[in-house]
Amino acid sequence: MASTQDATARAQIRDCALRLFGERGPDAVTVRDIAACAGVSPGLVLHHFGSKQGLRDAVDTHVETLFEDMLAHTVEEPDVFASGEPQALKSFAELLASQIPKDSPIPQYLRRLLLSGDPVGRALFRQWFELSLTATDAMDASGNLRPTPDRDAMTAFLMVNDLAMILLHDHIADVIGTDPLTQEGMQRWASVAFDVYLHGAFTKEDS
Amino acid sequence: MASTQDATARAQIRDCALRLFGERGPDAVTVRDIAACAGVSPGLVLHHFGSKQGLRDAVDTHVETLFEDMLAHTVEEPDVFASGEPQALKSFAELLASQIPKDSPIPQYLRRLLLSGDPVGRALFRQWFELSLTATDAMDASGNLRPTPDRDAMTAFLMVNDLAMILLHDHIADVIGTDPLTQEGMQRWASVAFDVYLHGAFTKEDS
DNA sequence: TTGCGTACTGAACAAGTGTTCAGTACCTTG
DNA sequence: CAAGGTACTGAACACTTGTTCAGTACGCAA
Repeated sequence: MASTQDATARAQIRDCALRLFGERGPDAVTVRDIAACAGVSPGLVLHHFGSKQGLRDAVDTHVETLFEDMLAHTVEEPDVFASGEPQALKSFAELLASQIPKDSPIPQYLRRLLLSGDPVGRALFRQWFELSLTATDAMDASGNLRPTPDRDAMTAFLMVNDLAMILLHDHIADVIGTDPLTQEGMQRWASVAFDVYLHGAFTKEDS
Repeated sequence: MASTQDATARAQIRDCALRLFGERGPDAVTVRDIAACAGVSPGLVLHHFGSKQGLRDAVDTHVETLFEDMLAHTVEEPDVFASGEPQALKSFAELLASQIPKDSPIPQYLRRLLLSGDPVGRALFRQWFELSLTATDAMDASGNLRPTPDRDAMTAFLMVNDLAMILLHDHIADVIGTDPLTQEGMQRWASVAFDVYLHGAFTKEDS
């Protein structure tokens, strides 16, 4: 029932857990569910990961590693992050949309991670924020960022807006008709976002 | 351990369930947990709500009612929503911050609702979107909205940004130092948001 | 071959789960 | 007072849960 790249039973169990945890939440998924999904016995799950908590931790660190690789792969392209181009700031969402298949369980798991109060999620958010700060500073240095009195809040604002699209993409698809995590939906969403970030959303006749 | 306004045991159970469900997620909360929190026996929980699922449904509809009241109370003030003032669009967050105490379990429960794929959450999101559309149209009619080729996406963008602040407020507090759901944090956040929506975030020398 | 370690199974166990129900207390209506 | 309904208790039940463990199969070194 599961087939990604790593065909070992251990990896299959981990991937199944990742998907099921993302779909239903870890508490609503039993060890037997995961074993059935991976096509192994319940005992093997505990054999490889020690306990259900051990499996949860393994999935967490696996997701962390995935993101680290993704970010490292992006940062090493100097044109994207260090250039200070405005595009740099919306690259989290575009990164996700471009680097993962559309039926990937990663976005759903990311949701749980960020919204469960989990320390792993907090660490991830902070790490992304630090990265966003460097992007903001680069934009500022190259003159592409409009001066702001509150650099931190501005950075957080832009980053959270970006993140929100990922977290709420299915609700957005519900009401505007296209999923912003797909290729075409991303273009539509980025077009609006870029427009607002360049010209604002309100008219400024008063004040 | 619980004391809001309704002192009946039934209401206490419902409020405890609301808080615990929000904190840990419904699957991680047992009927005995709720009973202990409300200071009653486990049997009484089932006596009042039939089953745990019945309690979950009751909490859902209770939250729905709370939001309906909140929105109705706001919409009936003609100056806020119908006027087309720019302030109207960020009023969800301000509404939440102003109308609920800062230790309220509502924001956390709202998170679960919106991110669990629950149909109740979907309905709530759509309902808010419809309301946002009327606000957008009002702003457009009064000339306060910059013309946009994609009204739906623009509305969703502004609304999702607003919602994101609520969903991620504790992470935001983590990195910028103030919780945007508090009085002072709200001012700081709104200041940035309003600035971006009025003047943009990027400079527009090129393109 | 023998031995050993690892992957793996599936039955079993103890704890925890939602739920049931007989029974108690209390208030209201006749 | 009696009668009945409602709020409420807590022990018990059936089931699911995570976890354990004896046992099997297989590959590899001696």
